[in-house]
Amino acid sequence: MPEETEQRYDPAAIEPKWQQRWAADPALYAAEPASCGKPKYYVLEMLPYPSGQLHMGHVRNYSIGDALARHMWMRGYNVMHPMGWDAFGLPAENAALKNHVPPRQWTLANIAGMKRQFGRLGMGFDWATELTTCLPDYYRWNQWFFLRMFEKGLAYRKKSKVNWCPECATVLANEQVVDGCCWRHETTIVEQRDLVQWFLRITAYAQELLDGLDKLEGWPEKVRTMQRNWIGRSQGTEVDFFLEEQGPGSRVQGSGKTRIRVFTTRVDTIFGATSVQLAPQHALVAAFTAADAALKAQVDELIDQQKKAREAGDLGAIEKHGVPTGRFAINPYNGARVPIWVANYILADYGTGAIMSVPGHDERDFEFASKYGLPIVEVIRPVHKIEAAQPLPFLSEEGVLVNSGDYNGLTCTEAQMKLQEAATRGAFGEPKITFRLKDWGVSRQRYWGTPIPMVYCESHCQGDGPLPVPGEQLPVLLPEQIEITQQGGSPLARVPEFVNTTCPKCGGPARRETDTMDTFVDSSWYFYRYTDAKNGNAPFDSATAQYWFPIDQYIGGVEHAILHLIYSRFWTRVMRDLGLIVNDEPARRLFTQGMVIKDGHKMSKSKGNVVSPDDMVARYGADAARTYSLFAAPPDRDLDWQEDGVAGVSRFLARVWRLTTRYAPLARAGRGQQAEAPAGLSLKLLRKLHQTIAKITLDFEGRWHFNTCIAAIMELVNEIQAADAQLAAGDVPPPVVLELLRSLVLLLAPFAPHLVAELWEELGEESSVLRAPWPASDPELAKENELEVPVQINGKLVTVVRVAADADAMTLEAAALDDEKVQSRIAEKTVVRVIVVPRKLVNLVVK
RNA sequence: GCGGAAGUGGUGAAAUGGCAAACACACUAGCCUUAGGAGCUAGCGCCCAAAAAGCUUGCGGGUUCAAGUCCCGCCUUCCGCACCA
Repeated sequence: MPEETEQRYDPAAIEPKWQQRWAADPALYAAEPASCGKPKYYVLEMLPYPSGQLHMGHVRNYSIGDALARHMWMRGYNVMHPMGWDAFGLPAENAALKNHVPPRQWTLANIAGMKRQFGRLGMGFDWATELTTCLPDYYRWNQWFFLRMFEKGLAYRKKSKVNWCPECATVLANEQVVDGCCWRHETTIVEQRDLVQWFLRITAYAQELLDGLDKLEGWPEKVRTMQRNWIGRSQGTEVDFFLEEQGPGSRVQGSGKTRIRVFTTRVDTIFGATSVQLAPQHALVAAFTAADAALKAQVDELIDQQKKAREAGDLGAIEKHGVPTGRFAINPYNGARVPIWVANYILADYGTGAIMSVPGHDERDFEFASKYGLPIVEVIRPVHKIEAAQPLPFLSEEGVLVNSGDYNGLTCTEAQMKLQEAATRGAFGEPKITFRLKDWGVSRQRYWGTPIPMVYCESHCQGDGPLPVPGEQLPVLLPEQIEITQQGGSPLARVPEFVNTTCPKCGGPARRETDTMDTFVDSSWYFYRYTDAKNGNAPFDSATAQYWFPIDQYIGGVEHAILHLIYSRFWTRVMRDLGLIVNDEPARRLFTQGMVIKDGHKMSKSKGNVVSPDDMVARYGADAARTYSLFAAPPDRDLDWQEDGVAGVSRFLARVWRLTTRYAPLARAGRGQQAEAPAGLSLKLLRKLHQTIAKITLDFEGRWHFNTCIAAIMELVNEIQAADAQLAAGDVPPPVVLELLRSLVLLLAPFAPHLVAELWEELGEESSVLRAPWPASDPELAKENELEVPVQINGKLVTVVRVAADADAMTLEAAALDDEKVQSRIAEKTVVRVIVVPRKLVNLVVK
């Protein structure tokens, strides 16, 4: 019944008004101290990199988290919902290079802009604990942690092959190399270089990080699997082959002084080894080639092939080449003499860099042996085909040994154990577990990062290696005035005031470490800092962290499934072993939201399909943009951004606004009035309401299908709309109208906070909607008294019958058999069986 | 090759083993109007002129009274890992 005076829903007026009010009330989104007595709930979305612009992926991520936080506030929890900035990193330097703006200035300006955007979206963050990783009061604790790790031997230096991106002019972690290219420059091939680097000993926690995954039931299976693969545990045996002495008469088992240690997961096949294969970079190969120029040339070629394949990222596709060294190795189990080859598909940095080649029972070895005419020996047969030879290679571990001396007839598993025992006894091998996970290289030859707090004495203590900066000298400040150039190497090395210092031990001249830390360091522990963000004496207070941790719900993109999340799990364990915290894992539950897609592609500048959150807010309002981002798909799936859909949600919100403002006076009149037992239309509306409350409450408890939650609210609103005329005529008593509208607003509160605040006030409420209890569903009111129950004949739908909701099986069966359509279909047939599921269905099996 | 996820109308999607397509978009028709990116009503999977009937959840089998859902085999797409010994 549109009145002539009726106005229109105007988010552009409503939203800024409430944003101002919220900004003026710092307690609104603030966490309370542990003493508040409420159960705690820590909901965290991954902190953004301050690129300058929020994108739709952010809107989605933070809409999910904000909805959850608001819901938990209304459920009476003490909610922590913080926000910060992952503010170190390369883009700031690139911007400096391009626009001649200092990285700090560029970064802080971006933060200010994005913070404004967050405000315009109405996100409920507690800005009092905001942290910015590029500021000294944060990064000093990176340095502090680094020193603790150095003390414990968890931070160390080693020369190593590193990935070098010519575009970034810096070293990349293995994790930052994607298909042989830089993760930021997807077409730039990464080169290999030798540099002395700082490493964090994450491998010391490899087994624990792996075992911990089994207990992380609140994490997506996909993420757990990806981490398992990344850690890459492999259980096997190391065995020493003996290098045959040069010269005649020296083929004596065990006589060798030189041992070639190989790693194998299939020691049971060792009697089938017909060669030993070394990585081209294996130390022994260098010894062989030293005196053999021809061999050296061949090996260099193999090295080159491997390097090229590695750079191209398709090591898996390398064509197998090998060269014989002319040397022989002795199998310690049977004294067999096998040739030693060098092959381009053997990697120096996995296992021992050497393998035994068993062409009978390994596909790669088979391919290699076939190509070079090496013997292929069968040593395993399937149990049930013990008599007959198999086509080789036979790969299964379900078999028994043949041609294996004393071990013949054993199953593979038995043989593995016995062979391991023999190796240990004979001191030529042992059981061994290998991991694919490598130590974390944290050195970066960049400016915009945390300075590594180490110095190198150039006088008396020169021989002592790197020396830690004393704790009281922290932070080692990043110099502000610096020219960013594209030259390689560390920019800090060109700042004498930074580099030149005094030795903490002898007071003589010394040089500072000029590398900075990987930005993944910043994000490995930031969520602890939120609990005590202003602490100047420690990274955080342990008791406070113990109250808040683990994080109850962590939310972010699946692109962080490996790097950020495995480093965070590592850092948490280090902090635990330092006695700072008691939890093993940072987050109890992890949620990975899907990507935002448009026109079939991820939004990106290069595809030209970017939708700006600012535009959406300007056109439809923040509530519509946020609600759409939750309505268009379940949050874990990819979301297809369709602007018509945003417009649709906006119309829905307008409808809510119209209905609520239209009947708010009526509702307010119902305040304090005694409600009669509802009947007729009132009962119908209240029933729908309580069904909706039940559905949404349940979804917030784990399933998180906010799309169907919002759809359920739409159904409720449609039903109220359908009663418009009766409402206008006063057919529904004011207390019922009050309950309907009040609950409707509460249900919508996690999704459309501005509209809800406006309507909440319209309904005469004075405190924040966040302090109002979440509505409870009354099961009596939610109950239907009549149901339509489908009737099937032989599993095919024939009709529906209308019965009382509590009709028992007999009543339901009778009603079904009584139906005309059913009657005509079962005439002249025999009902063999009747399946009755009360409330659900009747199925007649007839012949 | 290994591992994970997905495949349903014109579109986004919904469905504790129990009426497939809720909710929304788009579209069609009607109404209304202070003409707005408005509002209200109705229709809208396929087949058919229409109704009735029939058909329909990537393909092929199976379990079950009953399968989009469970099991087996395949196809396709996306994601992660990969000569890892």
